[in-house]
Amino acid sequence: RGFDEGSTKMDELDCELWHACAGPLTQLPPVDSHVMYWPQGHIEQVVACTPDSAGAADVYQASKQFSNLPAHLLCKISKIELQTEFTKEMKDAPPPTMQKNVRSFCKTLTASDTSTHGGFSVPRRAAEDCLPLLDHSMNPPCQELVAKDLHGKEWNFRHIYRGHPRRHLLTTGWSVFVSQKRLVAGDTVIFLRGENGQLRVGVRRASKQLPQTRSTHFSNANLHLGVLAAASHAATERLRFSVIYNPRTSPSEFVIPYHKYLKTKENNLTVGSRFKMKFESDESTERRYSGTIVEVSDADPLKWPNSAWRSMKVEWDESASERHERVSPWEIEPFVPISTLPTPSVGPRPKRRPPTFVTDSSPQGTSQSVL
Amino acid sequence: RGFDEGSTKMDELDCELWHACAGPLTQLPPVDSHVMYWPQGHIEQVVACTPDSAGAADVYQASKQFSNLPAHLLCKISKIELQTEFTKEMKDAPPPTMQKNVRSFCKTLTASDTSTHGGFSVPRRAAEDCLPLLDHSMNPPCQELVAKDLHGKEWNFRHIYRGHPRRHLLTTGWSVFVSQKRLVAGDTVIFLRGENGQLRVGVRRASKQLPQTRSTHFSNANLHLGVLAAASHAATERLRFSVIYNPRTSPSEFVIPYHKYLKTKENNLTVGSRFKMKFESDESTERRYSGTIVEVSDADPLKWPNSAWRSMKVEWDESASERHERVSPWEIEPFVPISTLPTPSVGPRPKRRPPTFVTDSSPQGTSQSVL
DNA sequence: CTGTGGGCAACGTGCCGACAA
DNA sequence: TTGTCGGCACGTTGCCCACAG
Repeated sequence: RGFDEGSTKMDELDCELWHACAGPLTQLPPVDSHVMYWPQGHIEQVVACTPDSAGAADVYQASKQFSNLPAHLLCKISKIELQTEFTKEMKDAPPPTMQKNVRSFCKTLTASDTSTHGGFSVPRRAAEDCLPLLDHSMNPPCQELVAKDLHGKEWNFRHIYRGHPRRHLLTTGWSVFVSQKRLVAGDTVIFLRGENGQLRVGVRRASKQLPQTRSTHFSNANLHLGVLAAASHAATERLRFSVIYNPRTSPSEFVIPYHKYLKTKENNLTVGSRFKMKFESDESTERRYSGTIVEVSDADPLKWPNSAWRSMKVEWDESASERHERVSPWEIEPFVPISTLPTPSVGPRPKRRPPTFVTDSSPQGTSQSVL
Repeated sequence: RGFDEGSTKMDELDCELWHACAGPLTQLPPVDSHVMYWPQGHIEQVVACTPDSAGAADVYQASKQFSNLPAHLLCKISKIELQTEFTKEMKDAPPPTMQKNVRSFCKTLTASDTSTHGGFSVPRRAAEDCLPLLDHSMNPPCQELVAKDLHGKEWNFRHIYRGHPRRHLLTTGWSVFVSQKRLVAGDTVIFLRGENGQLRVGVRRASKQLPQTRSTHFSNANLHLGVLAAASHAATERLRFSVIYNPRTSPSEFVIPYHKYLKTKENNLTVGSRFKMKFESDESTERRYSGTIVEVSDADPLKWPNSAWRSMKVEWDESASERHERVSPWEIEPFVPISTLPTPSVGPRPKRRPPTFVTDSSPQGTSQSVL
């Protein structure tokens, strides 16, 4: 009960939460940096959010009017806004700062956590690191927690430490959270606590499941042409335009840091090359899968000839549904056999990522702020 | 439980149901007839389905590329498909036929109907006219009903005749229908029974409530430009294009029968003229409200100069939220004082209308079927 | 340390008639 | 004729512990 009222500006803790919800693979390009924008990939995202309605022929015909639009646009990021689904108000992303003293934990929900029979079992370390300290003079020790989600909505949880052996539990309030967020076993919950003691809760769903709400209010052609029209106009007029990227429903990123795009040319990946690619794994970590390039060709020779987007057809060593048959060069890394590796290089601290972001990119243009 | 599986072709009974759900004001233009299409109105519908996100400036800038697009396009309807929200498969509308022996009733739900405390009280006439006859040798008489909705999903209801005085009730099965359809007091349920005894159930929500699911996956600019790009391309190339009209969320119809459009010129409505306009009222009926024209001007002088769309600013005799401050000429009728009316002219049998329709209109072009 | 299940009390759901508008 | 209520049975929810992996 109680409405999702007047969400305030996103603070740093919200921003951390956004990144935690987005998962370990999402990294946002900094403001003023240069990126490549791929309309083709943008359309893939749109299709992924839309029922496969008909009218493909219409789209093809009508999209010819934008045949001047190149497969990629070099842009400069003029603004980034972190959004959450189903919120009206946008929230500003604060300028990137060093991570403050934020404590957090993730837990993948078990069958018991999500059943109606009981509450949520908080891992001991997580409770001690991240939740407010209990008054151990009480018997049993317990307290009421209040945590805000990305919509600014507050959730109440009773936190108790009881049983033999002792354990931390969230009881009253947990079940309404599970049912309203429609959580199922396998989904992940995230708790964050800022310096000032404020609590945040977030959710990361297990499967890249279809957005629960596929709208039939707009035709495919409408959405498709909208992407092309916006990009095409921005390209010819060299104007700012804005793009919504949804890290957890988009099949692939379509705004790529320019240096990352350039770097792929050095990698010298050709047919027969072995490669590896990052995927999300449990509990805010990432893992790599390997494969072989079997073909280099256009993903869509008619609409997007000579586009690097998904230009590499690959064969995975272990196949699985989330690994596409075609990848783009910047998604993959050359394979270095473990034996020759100097040390298990983890690379720079993996930054974490979120549910939705909005970018205002200007093709090689100014970097004004909008709104 | 059970999935919304492979919906079959829409039959005539479904089609009746669709019209019943759409309400008394929805009339579809026949295939091959000529209509005026108003992009401006189409965009209004899109806006109504979308969170009011920012980027208005972007939209305005980018829509300049379609400045060749006129405010209205004369089109010929080449196909109509009745859709339901959240269904993948489209269903063909059968050619308009004379109404067969279909029995139906509507009831606006009371607080008791929607509470978890009890079932649904079926009005006596409705039960006797429209539900299968009960075996009155039973004590109490009861039967199991199965009714399909527009998604093809079957709902089971226990129908019983009991109490003192006797009344018809739907008990077991009713509450799951209420909760899954998220019905509240004030919404309307519709039951239909065809000649062959098949039952259908439908729902008409009380308020033109926001589509429960406003998607933030697409930017306003995207949707906006998509409408313009599709219409503009169809207009210049004289090609078929398709349009989704949602009778219960669109602020106004934007596909107007050509003869209706022409007729408004005869009405000679000017500043100071009194008029009346149809609105939906309870239980599948319509009622008229009256008002006075106070101004004739462009609704949006910058983007759509000289457009008849909402060109009349009006003052209503009794104001209410659903009555807009601006109307289009074809929405209103000249006011004839009751005293001078020859007979309370009801006009041709009011046809009934539905939740969503898709039209393929070709600007002055061929009338091929798509799909 | 923590996932699952049994025990059990409190609550909600939903069928019934009574009554009155 | 039908909307709302009190009564009441039964199923579900949710807090507790024990136990075992």
